[in-house]
Amino acid sequence: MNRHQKEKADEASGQGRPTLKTLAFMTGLGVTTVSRALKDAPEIGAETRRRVQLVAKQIGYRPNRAGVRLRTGKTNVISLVLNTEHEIMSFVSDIIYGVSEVIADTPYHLIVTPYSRSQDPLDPIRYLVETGSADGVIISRTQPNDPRARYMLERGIPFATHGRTDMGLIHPYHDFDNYAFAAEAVRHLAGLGRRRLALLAPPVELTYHGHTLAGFADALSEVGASEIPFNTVSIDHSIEQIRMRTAQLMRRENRPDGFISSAAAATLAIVAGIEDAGLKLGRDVDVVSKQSSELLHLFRSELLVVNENFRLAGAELARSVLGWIGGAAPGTLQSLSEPGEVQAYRRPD
Amino acid sequence: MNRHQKEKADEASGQGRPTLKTLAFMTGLGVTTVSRALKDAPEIGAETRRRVQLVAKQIGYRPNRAGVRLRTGKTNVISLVLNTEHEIMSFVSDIIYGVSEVIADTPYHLIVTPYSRSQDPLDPIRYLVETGSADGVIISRTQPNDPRARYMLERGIPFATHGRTDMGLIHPYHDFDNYAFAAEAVRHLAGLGRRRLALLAPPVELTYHGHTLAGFADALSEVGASEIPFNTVSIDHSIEQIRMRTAQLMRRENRPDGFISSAAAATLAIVAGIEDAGLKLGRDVDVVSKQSSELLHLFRSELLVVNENFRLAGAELARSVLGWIGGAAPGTLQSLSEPGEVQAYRRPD
DNA sequence: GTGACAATCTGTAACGTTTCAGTATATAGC
DNA sequence: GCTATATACTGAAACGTTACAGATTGTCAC
Repeated sequence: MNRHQKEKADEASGQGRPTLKTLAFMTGLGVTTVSRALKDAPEIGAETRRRVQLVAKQIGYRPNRAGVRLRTGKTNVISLVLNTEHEIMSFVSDIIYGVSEVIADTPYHLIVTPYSRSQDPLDPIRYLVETGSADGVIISRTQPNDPRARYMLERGIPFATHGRTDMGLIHPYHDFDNYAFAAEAVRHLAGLGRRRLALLAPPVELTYHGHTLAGFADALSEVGASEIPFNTVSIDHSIEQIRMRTAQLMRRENRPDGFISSAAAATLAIVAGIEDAGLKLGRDVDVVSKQSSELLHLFRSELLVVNENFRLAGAELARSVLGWIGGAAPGTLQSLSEPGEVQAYRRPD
Repeated sequence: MNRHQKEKADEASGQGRPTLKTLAFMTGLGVTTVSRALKDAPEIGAETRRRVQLVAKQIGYRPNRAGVRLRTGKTNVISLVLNTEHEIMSFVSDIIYGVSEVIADTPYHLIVTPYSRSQDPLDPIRYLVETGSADGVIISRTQPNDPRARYMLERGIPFATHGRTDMGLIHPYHDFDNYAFAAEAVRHLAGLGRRRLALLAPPVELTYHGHTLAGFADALSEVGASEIPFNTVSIDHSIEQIRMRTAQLMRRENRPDGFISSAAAATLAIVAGIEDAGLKLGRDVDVVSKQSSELLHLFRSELLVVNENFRLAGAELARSVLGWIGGAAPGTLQSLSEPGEVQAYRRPD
């Protein structure tokens, strides 16, 4: 053993975390060979490859993320960009779990990048892209003309949007079919004899506001029902605001006999408003609401619900981003989730 | 300009992301000087320091995380370790926002590390520590004798727990005073004339199960009320299970006239169970519940609530971990959040 | 004028990885 | 027995940062 090799041995036998150098010393190979053997490069002999991989597994070698990232630029990070004011609560936890599920057996980590009201929504995206902090990005609260999607497309960074855009640009997305939801809800209410329907919609700036309104309008004319305008509030407004506006609306002459609500928390407010006005759910008015956890039926058994699965959305979004990173065509990474039927409460046996 | 400098210039003027080399070229200084100037090292002249910092700000220099991490081992990452089955939904979103709030103007990123039922809770912690993936860790679902806390203490990695341990070891934590919560709830119910109280507790393995039980028991004997055992379910059980057990309990001869619930979602199930048994909230039985968002009063106005602020918890936990990383004594980074009063519903004007 | 010393700045090496440009050995063609 | 070629492996360099050990000034005492 010459002096050079002795030095290597001294260093590599240190009991810190194993590195390629450690493996190289243990196998008697060069670091380059070890590196290539671990990623199944063809120019490494089959036996050597097996041997290296065996030793690596035995001593629990894990590539140093900083080393890889510095050398290759690959971060092995997916960033989930969230609005700290307006995201739906169950959305956050479910989508995180959905994403986690998918990236669990990949080298990816999930980082959460928040932004608040005061900031330009583009800020966190710019930060991520400029600092190269993530290989892929997931955004929500998607707008028809979304500067974030445009920006990331320009920079060529893989992303997926929760909700669609409408800019004539192709990118991965996952969306719930809110057109179908609103249309189904209208039909269901019409089937119950309701003819004057109010819609508590998503905020105007989001794409699915348009989808929801379109489904609502189309089905209204299909069944011959009419709309009672209720557009002074959206599901982004506070519980108190929605409650107050609902109560006001329900005290009018021409009050609705049916409500459609795009979010569960808002539905609580609508019901409170209805009851503030002295009216009764199921008798004076029916309410169809989206929900992401099965709690609304406990709240008022008269409520009619349609489930939206955010965990599934998270998983789909993660798959889309990983797919794009992996080289798949963005156009093939789009999915739409169809709503189930409108569900009335069924008493447990 | 000699050949050496020319090469440097060529490289540094490339329009990629600015590095120390870029700054060194622009200021005419060495990379070492620039590096030290940026961190206000005393051996750099005051004017040079200002000059470097000005240029850095102008061109938007941001240190490369991989470079720093590789060289120093510092990741600038805080990891939030979450159970994907049993975490309370609002807990996840609020705690994330609380943490985000605190780390917003630091170089820290937040990564979410999930684990599921099938895994040993120690697994994700071991992964984080062995791979050196985070400078600090936040865990929840803390147990009296918590192997995760013990493990991290042994390895010397800064962490904070949501909830306390009881191992005679000192570490940062943030906790809600569940002893006080349960005791206050009992007193309030006693004040309403309720004398046979049932408690829906946290799962036995968690530390705050003990705190809650102790507060419950102490206040029971203080006010001379008695316990109706209800320990076949915990707040970790499914909505259906809790509902069924509650209904069973309420159909017994010696049924409770008061409930205390440690979680809002479970309270929905309790109320459903009460009503399944044909009884009425506020008349036959009163329920005091913790909640983390102000929704229970919309659900049933007769409910009595105590608020627990998870966003605050997230912020406190983040402050604790950062404090420990920053060298503060772990014993000084512990905090307990006192519950507010039990609140009855007040009709909005 | 010399030496000592502080003040300010600099080059080199290293963290762990991958890529580039090889080198050494064996096999085959003729 | 010679070159050509494929196979299996290797060292050096680089990614951006910081720590270490100098190097270059200027100032001051004597």
